[in-house]
Amino acid sequence: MSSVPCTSTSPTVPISHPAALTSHPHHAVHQGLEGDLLEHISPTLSVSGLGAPEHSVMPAQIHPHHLGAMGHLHQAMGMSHPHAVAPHSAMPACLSDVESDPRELEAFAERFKQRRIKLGVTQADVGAALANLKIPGVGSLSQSTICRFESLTLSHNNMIALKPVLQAWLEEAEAAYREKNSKPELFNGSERKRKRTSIAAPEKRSLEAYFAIQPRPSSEKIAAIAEKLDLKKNVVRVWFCNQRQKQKRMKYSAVH
DNA sequence: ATGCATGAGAG
DNA sequence: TCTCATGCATA
Repeated sequence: MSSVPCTSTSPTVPISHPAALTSHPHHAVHQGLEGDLLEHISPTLSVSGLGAPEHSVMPAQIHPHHLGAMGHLHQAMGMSHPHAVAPHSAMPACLSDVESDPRELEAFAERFKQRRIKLGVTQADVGAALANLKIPGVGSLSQSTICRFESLTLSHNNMIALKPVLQAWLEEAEAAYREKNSKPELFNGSERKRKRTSIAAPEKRSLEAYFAIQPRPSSEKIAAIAEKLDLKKNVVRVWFCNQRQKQKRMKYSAVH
């Protein structure tokens, strides 16, 4: 287990806590179209809630995961602060440390993409190349993640954690580019055929409607919804999880 | 680029 | 069980 290298700046991650603020106006439930779309699942329809910001910060966790071909383990990488957190005079807010300034991230993400393309490297290539950096605790990442980083569709914390790593790769790549080096080693010989269930449009619309009313349905409600829509309960449960996660993504989340 | 899924960690 | 970070599969 890691010995937590960096100074104990642990407790709270810079997360700016977007909070929920999703004020749900009394949406006009469309209950005249499909006939039996919604039936107000909850007996106590407390839509006006919002009084429970159930967050409590989470230490950016970059954990190991199942790997396919390129073996390597990620490891808790604590927060690597390659930069000196300069106090600075301006800038109100700020609770204490780390300038998790979304501007900076947006700028970096864009520069990153631009330069990556300039180097003629694909998102997938970057992900795989990260393993070659041999940065303790950092392995490879998928094309998906690189893509999401560039498009800022990751959580703020995730962005913060990945930035230093991608920045390191960029520097290496450009250095190698200068000396006409590099020879991306690609290969993959693993087959895994996970199947992705596709939720049909009508069902998806219903799910969204339910989500608007109750983003966190109980297990019972999930079961009810699942049956009503003819979907496996787990599929519905995961769908709700993913929806919640999407709401928390950076990019028009809260602070702008 | 994005939808659905997995698994670790926290509670 | 949920959240989070991530990824395979796919549109």
